[in-house]
Amino acid sequence: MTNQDVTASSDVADLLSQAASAQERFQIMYSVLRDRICMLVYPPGTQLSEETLASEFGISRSPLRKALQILEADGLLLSQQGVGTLVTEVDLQELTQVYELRLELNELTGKLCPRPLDRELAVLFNGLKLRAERLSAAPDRTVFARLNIDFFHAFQQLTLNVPLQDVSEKLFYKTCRIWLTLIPEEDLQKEVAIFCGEILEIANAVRLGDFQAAALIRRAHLSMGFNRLKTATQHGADAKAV
Amino acid sequence: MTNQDVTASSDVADLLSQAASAQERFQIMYSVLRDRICMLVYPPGTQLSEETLASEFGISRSPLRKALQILEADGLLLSQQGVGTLVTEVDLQELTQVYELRLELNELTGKLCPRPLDRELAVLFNGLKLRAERLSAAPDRTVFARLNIDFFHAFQQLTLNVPLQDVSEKLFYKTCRIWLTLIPEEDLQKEVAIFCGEILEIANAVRLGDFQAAALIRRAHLSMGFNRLKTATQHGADAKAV
DNA sequence: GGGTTCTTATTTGTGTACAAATAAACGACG
DNA sequence: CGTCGTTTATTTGTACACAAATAAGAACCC
Repeated sequence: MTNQDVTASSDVADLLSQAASAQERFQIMYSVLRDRICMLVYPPGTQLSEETLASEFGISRSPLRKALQILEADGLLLSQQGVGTLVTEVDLQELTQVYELRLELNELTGKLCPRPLDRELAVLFNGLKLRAERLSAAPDRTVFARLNIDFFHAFQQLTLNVPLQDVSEKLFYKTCRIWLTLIPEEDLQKEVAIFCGEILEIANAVRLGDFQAAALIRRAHLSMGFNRLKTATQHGADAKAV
Repeated sequence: MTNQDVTASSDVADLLSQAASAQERFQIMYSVLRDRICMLVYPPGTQLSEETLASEFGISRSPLRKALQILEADGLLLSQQGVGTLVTEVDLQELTQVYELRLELNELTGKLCPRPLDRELAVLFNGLKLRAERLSAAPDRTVFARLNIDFFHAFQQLTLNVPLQDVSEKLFYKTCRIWLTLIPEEDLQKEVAIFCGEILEIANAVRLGDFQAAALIRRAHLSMGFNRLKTATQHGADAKAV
């Protein structure tokens, strides 16, 4: 069972009861909750009740709290006694710094410990290419967000440097909500088209074995995408101010 | 009260009882434990007892566990049911990847969001320079390790990019134990001399406001230091094999 | 009506008892 | 004597009850 299946599963309690160890149970809860936060099942500002979640998962608050505490350390949640556990807001100014760092890290992904191109990698990116083409034909916010996440994970595979993978993942999940939260409905089709173009370009670079090129393309698109977002929200704020 | 005083304090229970909120109490426990791990008060392989630690801190296991869980996420501890909570071993091969990443991040510290040179920064690095000179005159493992930690934190101040600071800090604490664990006693004086030289060079670059130069020097020394360590342990292993 | 104080409901934090898992010690058996 | 299985001690994991903190609402006063 892949990670995506886990996060997309509706009955988490079943999964947890089948898990062998405490570590596995933690991993499931962590993945599910992080996915729900990033897919805006829990939009920013949502209050999560430990009691409610625990009963949904069929466990007590104790093991659940570990997952919540790590997510708090990740910057996705904020717990306060007497108040509750809240999903953090998406702060564009704060995320600007994260993006600056992600730009550089993405370039490193193409340089540090490159993974040799093998059949598995080719299949992975080919699958993403197909999904991108399908999404392009029928733009959809949720499908877009899911492909964005899966594409990130595929891109990570270009390097074998584990710490780089870990750091990049944390930062990705810190930022990936901006798309679903800040892209206006009328811009969706345009953004989807750009994103799918990026996937095709990068899949092509990967197919040729030029990971450094893939990384540079990725970096360029990240940079441009964030700038579009910035100007778009700026205009939106201006319009609202008027 | 500075962070160092907190970590160096002998009576953690007092500090905890004075802390106002749960978050403060967590921060104290986390800092103290991380410091003990990195200063080899708890050498790699040490088994930490939740019960014992909790009673030392004058609290129950519940709040302590949060600190332990975050340290586990940091890669400094490993908890397993029925076994215990163990301080992770220092694996040179694993840390090679971390170092590769740290090299690049240190260069970024000089490039991203440079902090304007002010009086506070000058005083900070000047203080480190004095400590380096004193250490150089009387080499000592513990003083060396403490200066290494404090110097890292000072270096971090050269950038205002918070995510970069956070990431660098996590990676630093993941690696900083290699010096105390792997440097042979006979090499200590030599290593101290090199390290103090690095501090003087970097403090000088900072004084001139050239943070990028400071970052490049830092990167060079990190790289060379790790290579020395690698060859030294390789020889040590060879000698032992003979 | 406005403001202030008190009450109360709700939520996370903490303490404690017990369950589950592991490993070491022990003993039976071949 | 060694090996396998069992027992037992120890440790973290989990459940649950209660404490502490916060915020919203009620009651009261001015």
